[in-house]
Amino acid sequence: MKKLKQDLRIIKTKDSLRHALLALLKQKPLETITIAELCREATINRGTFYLHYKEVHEVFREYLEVIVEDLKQSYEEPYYKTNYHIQNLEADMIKIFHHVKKYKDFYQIIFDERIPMMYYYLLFDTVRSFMKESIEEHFELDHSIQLDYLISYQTNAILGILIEWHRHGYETSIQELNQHLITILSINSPVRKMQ
Amino acid sequence: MKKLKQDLRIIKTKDSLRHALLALLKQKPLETITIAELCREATINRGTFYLHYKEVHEVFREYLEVIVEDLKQSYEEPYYKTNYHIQNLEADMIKIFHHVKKYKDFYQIIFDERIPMMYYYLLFDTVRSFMKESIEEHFELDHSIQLDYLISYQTNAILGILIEWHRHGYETSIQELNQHLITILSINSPVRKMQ
DNA sequence: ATATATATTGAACATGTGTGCAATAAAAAT
DNA sequence: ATTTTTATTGCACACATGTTCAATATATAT
Repeated sequence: MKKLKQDLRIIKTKDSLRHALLALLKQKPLETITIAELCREATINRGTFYLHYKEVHEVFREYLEVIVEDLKQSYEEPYYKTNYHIQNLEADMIKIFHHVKKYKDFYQIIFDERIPMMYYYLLFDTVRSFMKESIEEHFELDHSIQLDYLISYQTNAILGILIEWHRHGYETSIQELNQHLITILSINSPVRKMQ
Repeated sequence: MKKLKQDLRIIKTKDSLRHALLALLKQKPLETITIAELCREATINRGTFYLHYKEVHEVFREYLEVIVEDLKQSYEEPYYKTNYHIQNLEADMIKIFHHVKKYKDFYQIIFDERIPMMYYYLLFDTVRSFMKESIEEHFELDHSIQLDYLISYQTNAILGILIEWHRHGYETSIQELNQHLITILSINSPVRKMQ
């Protein structure tokens, strides 16, 4: 009676749309791709599109969620933790840099000024969850609104580096980026206030 | 021979469109307002719209630029500068909080997830120019890519507070926000590294 | 005041959007 | 293998988009 897994037809439809989108993205920017165009490319009836999505962005978003999953998983690997918080933070951030570099083509789209904030927030929330863990490990603060603001401050600071990286056309190397980060962290040194 | 000022007809058209947009924004979200709808409200021919703009966002953006001008001007007033950089930074940030609070209705739109990044970047670039001045005053660094990253890091950190404020429905008072900021700045204390 | 320049209008056209519905195809359940 | 369920299709409709064009209205320049 109950369906155990998703209908094969739905999976096939979504796969077609995702492949069509990736094909079109090699030719033109995301914002110029219409639903009608995407459906023609995917050989899918336009009405079928509306059964699963409301706009082209949702197809892209679904793919982006897979990509962000890759970032999440890299955080679940155990890694060497030193006594110095700053070194953990550094290691964490370098992971993010590598991730963004790996999927550069996507992040170029995400940071495009025509694109809706939703993707930025998706990245923000993902990084924020890591930052939350990292900060809560090292601070003996109760959950408080105060802490929410601190976490969002630190998270968006890191995304600020990514925005700058984007504006430099991703030409800054990860080593160099890492050097900048060390300098910034040593200026705004949180180490000295650790528990 | 040369036109000294803009044609009155153009000014009238743009005024009508701006007023129509503000009227419609009281009824429905920006993303749902179509060009046709806006032109009907403004009693402007749709073709005329395309002579000046390409999308509804450009009308909103033009108005937002006026609002951001208000923020810029507040930075040109002379204000009390102490020897402590942290206090200058605080004063600067409180100005931003007041500005955002004053134009809350607009910033609610700007931080909406459906809205394109362009407005976020407009705010980012404005705050960044103040941050650049503030940081360059206190650091003896040459212009360098390193500095670009530092400035974007600090700027976006502040915008992180605004994002968190937005998510709390702008219910946190400015005093409270200021308290959070002091705490954050004292944790990430840049004071001790000042020139 | 008149001539000149140009902004605005209205109409038309192909295409895109969002929705609804009956017919059909294809998967899941028995 | 047959029945049942449901995803997909094709078509239709009203409205939105982006562009072009000649006719008109209204600033600007003299």
